Amino acid sequence: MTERRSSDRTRAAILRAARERFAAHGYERTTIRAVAADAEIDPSMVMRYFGSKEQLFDAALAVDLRLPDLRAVPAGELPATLLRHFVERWEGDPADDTLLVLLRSAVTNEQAAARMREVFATQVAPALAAALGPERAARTAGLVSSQLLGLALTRYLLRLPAVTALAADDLVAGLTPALAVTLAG
Amino acid sequence: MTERRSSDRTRAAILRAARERFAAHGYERTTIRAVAADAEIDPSMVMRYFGSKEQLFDAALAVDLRLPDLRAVPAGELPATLLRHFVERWEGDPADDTLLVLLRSAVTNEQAAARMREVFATQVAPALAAALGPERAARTAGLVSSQLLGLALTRYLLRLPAVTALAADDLVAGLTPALAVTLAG
DNA sequence: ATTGTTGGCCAACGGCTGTTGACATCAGAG
DNA sequence: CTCTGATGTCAACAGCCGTTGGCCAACAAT
Repeated sequence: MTERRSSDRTRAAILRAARERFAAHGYERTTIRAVAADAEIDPSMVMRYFGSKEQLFDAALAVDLRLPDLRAVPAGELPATLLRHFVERWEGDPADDTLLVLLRSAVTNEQAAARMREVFATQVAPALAAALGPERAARTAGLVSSQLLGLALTRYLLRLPAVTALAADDLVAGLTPALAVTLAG
Repeated sequence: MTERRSSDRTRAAILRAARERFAAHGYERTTIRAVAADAEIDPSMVMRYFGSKEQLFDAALAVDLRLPDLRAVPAGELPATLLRHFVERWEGDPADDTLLVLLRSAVTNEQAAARMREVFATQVAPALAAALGPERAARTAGLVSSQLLGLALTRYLLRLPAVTALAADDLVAGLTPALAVTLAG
């Protein structure tokens, strides 16, 4: 079953190169030619493996937030836990830039924006509903996402000095009270 | 001195059309040809008036947040005042899309990102420093911007249903406590 | 030995882009 | 009337883009 060695390897190489480019420059500015060059193959190979630039993009948009089961954490620990997980997810593995791909692209690309809403609906909203109960979660999830995505925007995309200047721990500590108030309703 | 009538009018028409396009589609996806068509002139006129696409973009990025003098508002009213001004500035005049241009472009365009940092440094940071004092403002300004830009991101760019579903008043009320805690330090 | 499949390269097409320069029009100054 | 400068049009250039189709080498199966 694992006979097709070369095929899998180049497919993975293309996807890795594509993620890097999409993460760094967004959808429009990454070219098939550049991705192919990074992966050290011919541009037409990208077409063969993924069909089109759009489908390659779609493959690069696969995101798993890896949210823990929030019912397991005590209510008082919820805000800090969320923030720590969020920052860890963004800064933990510098080679993993799937989150960057999604957020950067979603701002100018409707396809990515739709995927973002989907991630919210299938991962964020359910996780919060499990912790807060469905009625409060519906209203709170939006406010929480707003605060967390604001952090990602200013720190990892815009790189506002006032936000990048803070150490990760300091940032978590600084935002925890605000998130706590929001979660408390 | 105000002899050059036609020139001023078409220059303004170009800028208005450019702002609409940049706001809706970002830098890369707006073409000089489309802007010219909207302004009902020849593409080469855009070049004559603004020199290049980049310079046209630069002109479209001019932003004034119109922040009020925050020393005039009582400390308890500060968070709600900031939020109301922010939402009003974004939703008040639907024809004014300069904020949308700046934020949408800043995510994929370094030129716009630099402008965003400049707006932060010259408008946001000083206004908060006036209200909070310079020592607390330095640390707080980043956290506040993170929360406010998170709102703009989720509501006006990504259009997350959970955020767009809320009425403006409801949104302000929902986020005021969080902002208050952050501002209190 | 022949056939078919797989993984790959190469060259090209058609389309769109920013940008340029030559030409047209026309009002006002000499 | 003539000249000049501003305002605008037209057509084209050169470059990059996504995408396509044909060709090639290696290798497994017949």
